Amino acid sequence: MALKKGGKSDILDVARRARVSISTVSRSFNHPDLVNPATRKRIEHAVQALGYIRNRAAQTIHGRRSSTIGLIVPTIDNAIFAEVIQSFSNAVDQAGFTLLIASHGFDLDREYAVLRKFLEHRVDGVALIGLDHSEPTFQLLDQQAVPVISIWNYEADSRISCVGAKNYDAGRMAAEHLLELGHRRIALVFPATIGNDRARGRLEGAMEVLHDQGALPPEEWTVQSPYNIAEAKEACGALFDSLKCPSAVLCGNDVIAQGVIYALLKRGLKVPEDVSVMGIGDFKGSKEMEPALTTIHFPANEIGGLAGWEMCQLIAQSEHPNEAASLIRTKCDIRLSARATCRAV
Amino acid sequence: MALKKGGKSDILDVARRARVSISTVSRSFNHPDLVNPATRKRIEHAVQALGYIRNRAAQTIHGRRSSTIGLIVPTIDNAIFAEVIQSFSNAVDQAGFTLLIASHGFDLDREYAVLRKFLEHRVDGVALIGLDHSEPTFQLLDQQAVPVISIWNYEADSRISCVGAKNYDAGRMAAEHLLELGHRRIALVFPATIGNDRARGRLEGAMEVLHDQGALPPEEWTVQSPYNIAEAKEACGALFDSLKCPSAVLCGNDVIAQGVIYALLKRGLKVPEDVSVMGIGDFKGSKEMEPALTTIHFPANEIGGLAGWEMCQLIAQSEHPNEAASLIRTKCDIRLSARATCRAV
DNA sequence: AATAGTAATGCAAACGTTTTCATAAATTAG
DNA sequence: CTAATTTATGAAAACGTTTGCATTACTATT
Repeated sequence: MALKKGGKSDILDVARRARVSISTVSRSFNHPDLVNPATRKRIEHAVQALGYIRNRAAQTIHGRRSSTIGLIVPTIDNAIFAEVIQSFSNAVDQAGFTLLIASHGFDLDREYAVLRKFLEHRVDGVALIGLDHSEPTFQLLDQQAVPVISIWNYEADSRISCVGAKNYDAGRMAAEHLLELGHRRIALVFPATIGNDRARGRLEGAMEVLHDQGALPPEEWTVQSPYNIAEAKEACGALFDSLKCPSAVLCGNDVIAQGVIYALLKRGLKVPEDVSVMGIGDFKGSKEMEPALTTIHFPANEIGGLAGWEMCQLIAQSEHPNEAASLIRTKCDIRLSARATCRAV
Repeated sequence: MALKKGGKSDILDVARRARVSISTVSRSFNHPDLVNPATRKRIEHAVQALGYIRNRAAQTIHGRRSSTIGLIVPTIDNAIFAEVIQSFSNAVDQAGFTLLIASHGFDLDREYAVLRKFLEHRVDGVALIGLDHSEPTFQLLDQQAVPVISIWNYEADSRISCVGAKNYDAGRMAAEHLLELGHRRIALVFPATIGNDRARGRLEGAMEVLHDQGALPPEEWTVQSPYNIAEAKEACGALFDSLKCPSAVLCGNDVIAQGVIYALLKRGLKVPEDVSVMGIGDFKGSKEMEPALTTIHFPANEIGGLAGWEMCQLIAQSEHPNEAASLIRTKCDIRLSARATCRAV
């Protein structure tokens, strides 16, 4: 075989075998129209025979783009992020980019470290979840002038481009729905809100409505739980063991809602007859639950896909440094999906 | 500020500012012990002031490793892969690697294309799901001599290193459990098996047991459904509408089981009183379901973490090309988790 | 037939690092 | 006090590409 051991052939090997200069080989990859079809064929042959694979690192060095995009998420192993990662990945894949991914476990210092690592790899752009980031993160982004987009949250005055929805509104909508159904004894199950503006926004929205309507829950009715069925199921147990049980539970997201429902089922309580449960997010599968989960619909796939697309726009736009780089902000609509887990009282 | 616009400073800028040569700067990063502490401090200062970030691409070019690992999965947006991706990511992160990720949507030709792309980026290693890959994929892997590991499936005679479990055994265990409980009218809901050796192994194992015990289901009791609650719920509907309804359903994985359970609930049938449902996989949350899902436990986190760790081993080992690169094969144990969705009849 | 234009190719510099080798200065040993 | 060693640094050659410029050989226009 003509293959070098280790398959490490470079552009020079190809050039030699095709009896042309390396310039011509390079051109035949990057500007095929500039090289004679016959020559091109010879080169292709040589590439085949040698098992040659271009070295992106060398291109990157030369000043070309790296064709990579970095995505930093709190966690991959979570229904909601999995969906958004998938659609983001699809979008940037289609544009020829390769995705670098890392999770920080809701730790903003680790987020900063990951960002640095990505920048060392010279990613062409960076996508983050939410708008809550450490000051060093923002500064680094700014100073390196790397195209960046925030996914999941929309703020009209965000420091960076964003595509997402107003979590505050989601919280309001959820609370309002429960109130409209006549509930007054409403419990809240939410994750920790530090470094998590999605959860914070939702909680604030809900609290505000509840406060305005004089239905603010007592301390023991606001319980904290991570985005995780097992812990949610465990955490909210006490809620239903006391005599005075809430008539409805508003959950930080659908995963928590699922946990709460299981906790109720376990105690022999029926949803929605005994207790109504409201989620936020409308994850894959929430619609199919029996009874189907009442929740606030977030178009996760749309958000992820849009984010990917706009990331590519931002990168393309950053090619022309003359034009002032403008922020892109896209607000996605959310809506109430009133289904079967909440009933009027 | 001393920052160049665009934050694009290179090692030469740092060297100038610290009044040393670039060699010294480079050394102070890679072999700090070789440079005078005072000088090192000066360099660090310069780095700070300039906002300098090392260029990995340049290192890679030089022949160093890229410190990246490529992970190729069928889909990210799936409970089971999300879990394994997370633990794999954690493991390689810890070793200082950056993760490139891509999904191929169960299309082995796309898998090949993604692999090529990763190789262009000169990943130090590649991880794939399962052992079912196209011939070109295997050849490319072989020819490029890139460290590779397969996740999720174990075969004693696999072509590449692997860490996972025997899906065939899982299928057998599941079928045997159902048979032991006295079920004879067993339906099967599985995904398409082409290019998916995990599903194929499970199905074969189950079928074999069923065949041996003379409990092979009729054609209409083996339904096909992707790994997806909505479609599973939809797909198995007909199963329960006819008069002669199966007494148990064996599902290709827990997500499908969830869909099947919802389909039953929707029809007013109770699990496990009317129909028993068996999953495979034991995903996060399966234990918390009400009733808790009977399933075959796969240690997803262990598999992912182990795979990440062994990937790093393989990479380290590939540094010494003298020693013949040996395959690593690790078999993880699976076990029956008999819970509440299956009852004896 | 002379000129201008076009198509195809090669040469060599550049990209940002790492590392080998050489050198200078400082330290230790004899 | 000289020789040998160690410590700290720099010069320059790689690494594998891309691309501006130069060159050659055609083709089309006058």
